[in-house]
Amino acid sequence: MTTEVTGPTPVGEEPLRRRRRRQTEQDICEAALTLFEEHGVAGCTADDIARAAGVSSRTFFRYAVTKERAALVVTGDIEDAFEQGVAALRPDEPLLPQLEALWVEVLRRHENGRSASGRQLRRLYRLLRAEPSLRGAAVAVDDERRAGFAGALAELTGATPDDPTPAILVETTTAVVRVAMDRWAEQLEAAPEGPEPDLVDLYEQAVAAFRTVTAPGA
Amino acid sequence: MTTEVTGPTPVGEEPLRRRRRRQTEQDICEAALTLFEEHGVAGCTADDIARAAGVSSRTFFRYAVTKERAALVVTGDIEDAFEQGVAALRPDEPLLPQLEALWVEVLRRHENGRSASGRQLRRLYRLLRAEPSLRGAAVAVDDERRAGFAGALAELTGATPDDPTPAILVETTTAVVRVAMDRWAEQLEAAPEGPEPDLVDLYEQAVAAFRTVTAPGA
DNA sequence: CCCTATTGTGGCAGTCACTGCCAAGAAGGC
DNA sequence: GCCTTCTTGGCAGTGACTGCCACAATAGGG
Repeated sequence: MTTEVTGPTPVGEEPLRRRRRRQTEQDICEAALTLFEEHGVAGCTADDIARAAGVSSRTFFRYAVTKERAALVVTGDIEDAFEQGVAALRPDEPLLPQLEALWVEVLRRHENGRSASGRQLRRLYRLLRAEPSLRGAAVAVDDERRAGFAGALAELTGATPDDPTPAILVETTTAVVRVAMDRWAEQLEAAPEGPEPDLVDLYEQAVAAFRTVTAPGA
Repeated sequence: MTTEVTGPTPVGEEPLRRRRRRQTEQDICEAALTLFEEHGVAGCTADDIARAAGVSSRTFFRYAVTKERAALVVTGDIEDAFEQGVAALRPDEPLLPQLEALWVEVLRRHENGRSASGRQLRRLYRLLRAEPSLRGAAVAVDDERRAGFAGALAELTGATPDDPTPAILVETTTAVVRVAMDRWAEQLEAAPEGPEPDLVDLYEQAVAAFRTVTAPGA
């Protein structure tokens, strides 16, 4: 687990600095989520968030490309996980089911309300419903990532550059995920105390609807 | 103030004012596209665009919610057309093919290189490839519109509010469109003088790929 | 332990996107 | 003509974000 001490790699990042970096990133994200919840995105300044996170305003903007993006760290983690999974797909078996299974795995890993990332994910998606500027930022980073996924998938399958298939696979599977997450957020808000809606369930319902809609018959 | 003195319709827009409004909207959009092409989004200020469009900076921001959005008028037209089409769907026949046909119609209407909107669409999509901030804005407004489409579709079909089907239909069909438009932009850039890539063709190829990928067998 | 290259940080000044407010002109209804 | 309703421009202000620079903390040697 630890002791990667003797790296044959020339390497870039070192343990201590890296750890601190992750820590302040988390601090900033937490502060952003909290202040956004309390005062709304427009109701607090980047300075406020920086102060709450214990860093200078200048440093804040080194971590967060944008005030809004400060709260989007979690989605980055999820997309990292997905990207890693994409690299491990078997290119000569049907890809759609593999991608769907991958999403189930990724979502399951992050939905857990007891994990730190799971809780952040809830808070974020609750916020996304009320804050168009946040939603806009989320949608924009998501779009950037998808381009990368499609590229990776194209390389993996050896598709010619003008074959739309990899992009179609990425776009449609993530579209289904998006529907599931939206419904999840909706239900989180509708019944904050009620029975916890299950992200993976919702995703599987969305996949079912997708299958129905694309079934040859109707 | 007076109490509803006027007739049955409080009414909103009148011919002359409306026309002028459309005109300045177009002027601003044109100016934005031109300056973005010449200097890049970061290379020109909102003031520059306003001046080029012949309006004050203050007025510019009355039309363009955001500097970036000034260039996105065309996509708004397309989405208006789609939304209108959605209202005219037959809810008791399979919706996916209807939506696909609707997109063909909408795209055909706007791809024409000789129409003003067609030319603007080209310029915009060329820009989107090089300007992440523009792309981000485009993706964000697109997302807002999709929520409306899904709502309209849900109402049309009488789906229960927790049925993911309308959202799935909207998200997947627009995902396919997005792939087609991306390829279109890519080809526009790759061969600016070559044979004009046909948006409708590309869309139909994307639909074909979608069908293949979702076919029950593989 | 020290020396040095690298990296992370805060402060400062500046640009610019965007907003609220107000007064003035144009357009529509009478 | 009068009065109401947009629509606009100017002005002042807030705040997001950036480049620059000096300084502190680590990494990685000797």
